[in-house]
Amino acid sequence: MSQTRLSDCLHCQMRGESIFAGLDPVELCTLGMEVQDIDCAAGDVLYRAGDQARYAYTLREGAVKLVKTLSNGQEVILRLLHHGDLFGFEGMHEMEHRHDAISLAPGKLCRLDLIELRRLSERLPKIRDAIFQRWQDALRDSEERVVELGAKKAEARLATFLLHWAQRYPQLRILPFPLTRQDLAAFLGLSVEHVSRLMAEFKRQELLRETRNQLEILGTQRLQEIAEAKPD
Amino acid sequence: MSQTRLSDCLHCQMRGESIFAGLDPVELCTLGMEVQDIDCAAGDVLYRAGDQARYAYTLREGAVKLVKTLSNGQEVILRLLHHGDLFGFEGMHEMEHRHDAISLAPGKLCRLDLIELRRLSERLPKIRDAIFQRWQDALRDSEERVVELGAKKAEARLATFLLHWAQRYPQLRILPFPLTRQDLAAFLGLSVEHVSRLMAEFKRQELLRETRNQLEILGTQRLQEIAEAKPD
DNA sequence: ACTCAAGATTGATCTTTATCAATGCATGCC
DNA sequence: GGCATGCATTGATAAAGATCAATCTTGAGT
Repeated sequence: MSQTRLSDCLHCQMRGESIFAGLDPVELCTLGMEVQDIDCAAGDVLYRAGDQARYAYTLREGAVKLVKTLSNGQEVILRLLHHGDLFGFEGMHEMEHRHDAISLAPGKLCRLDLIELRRLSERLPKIRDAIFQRWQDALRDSEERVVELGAKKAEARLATFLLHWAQRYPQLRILPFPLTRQDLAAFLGLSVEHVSRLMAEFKRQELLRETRNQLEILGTQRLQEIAEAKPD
Repeated sequence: MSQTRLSDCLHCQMRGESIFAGLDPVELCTLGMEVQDIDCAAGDVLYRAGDQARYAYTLREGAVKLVKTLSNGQEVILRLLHHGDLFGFEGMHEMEHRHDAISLAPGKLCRLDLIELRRLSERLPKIRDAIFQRWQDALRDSEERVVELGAKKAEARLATFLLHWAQRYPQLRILPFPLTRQDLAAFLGLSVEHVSRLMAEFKRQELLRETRNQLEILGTQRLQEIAEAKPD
């Protein structure tokens, strides 16, 4: 993590999507909360499962994975975070982080002290509600994952995933795509080889195009059909 | 759903584990909230996905499954609820229920009006926090499911599940077990036949015994090993 | 007690996915 | 430019799990 400086929330592009949305500038200035502004590189570890939970983060740029590592070394990616996402906030109610948080690409984050955040959310209902909302979203997401993993086959899971990824960049035709095959496999519950074959097959069918860390979805329609597991 | 009457929260066995734990009797009496006391039979539908969310429920006796039904008719069980569990509370923040809630066994529930519950949780931080806590638990559970489905094989998933089930009845050697093979399959992301074979195999190895709607775990130790996917 | 229906089991086979091994491809470093 | 190194691809084979079809069991209803 290269740089740390104080963040200027007042002029942050991201504020509207953050937990501080809904506060007016005066409220924002009187928060009495220091927000650290952090740069990170691909591969940076923001925290590890079991670490004492000191901070939550808002991702402003880049992508982060939340990973659970099993005793046998196998990894599962529990969430993939994009610009605007808040994470690490399980630490508001538990002593330790539950996952590893690892950056996938050069990015920028805001680091929020959890003690201050707790205090703040007791004082300001708007902030409390905003965090609660994030919690609900995380649960809905996670349930969605259970459905995907429990009921769909590899092809459909990958298609769903790609479409969801694309939805996080509505304005872009060419998407940033910093995931390795290993990451994809850990997210989809598949082997690296299987993911590789599926991606190759999707490319052969011209449903997508891939270049160094970038992805273009060509066949949204068809991918939707595959995601719904409709045969051919 | 056979009976509906007013519930007497004050003398409820369950109160200590409910969202009303921590309120003293005076507070409890001045809640101004009517709690309906409901009996249900196996198979009763408490609500369906898409239904307008009017009530949340606390399960006092019995077992309930929360089910997501896919467009192709396939079902996935998202949560299995036991005595003390609160469910349906996603309706506090969304208009409609996200799942089907279906009773698996004769049981008793408290039905809480969501509008009153919302009002109450704004007024009483203890209740708000208790509900928030349930939300966190649900997320942790769901993440645990993602790990199971994403990383473990059938045998291990079943073993984990059985151990978790047993943990919900710490004082019992012979557990209630109202799940069909179909239910197990829908929870574990497997086919009915596969589940049947695995259960047969576990019985052959004398890890468990099963009688009509009842289950006895004989080999906790060994099941733990299987759950961790340690070979033989 | 007899029958029926629903769920459970079992076996055979097919499909999907993992695993193992070899090779290819790019990128960064010297 | 040349060469390690890590990631990706591809193929061959094995294992896990699904599907299909046939029975078996059991409990509810008569």
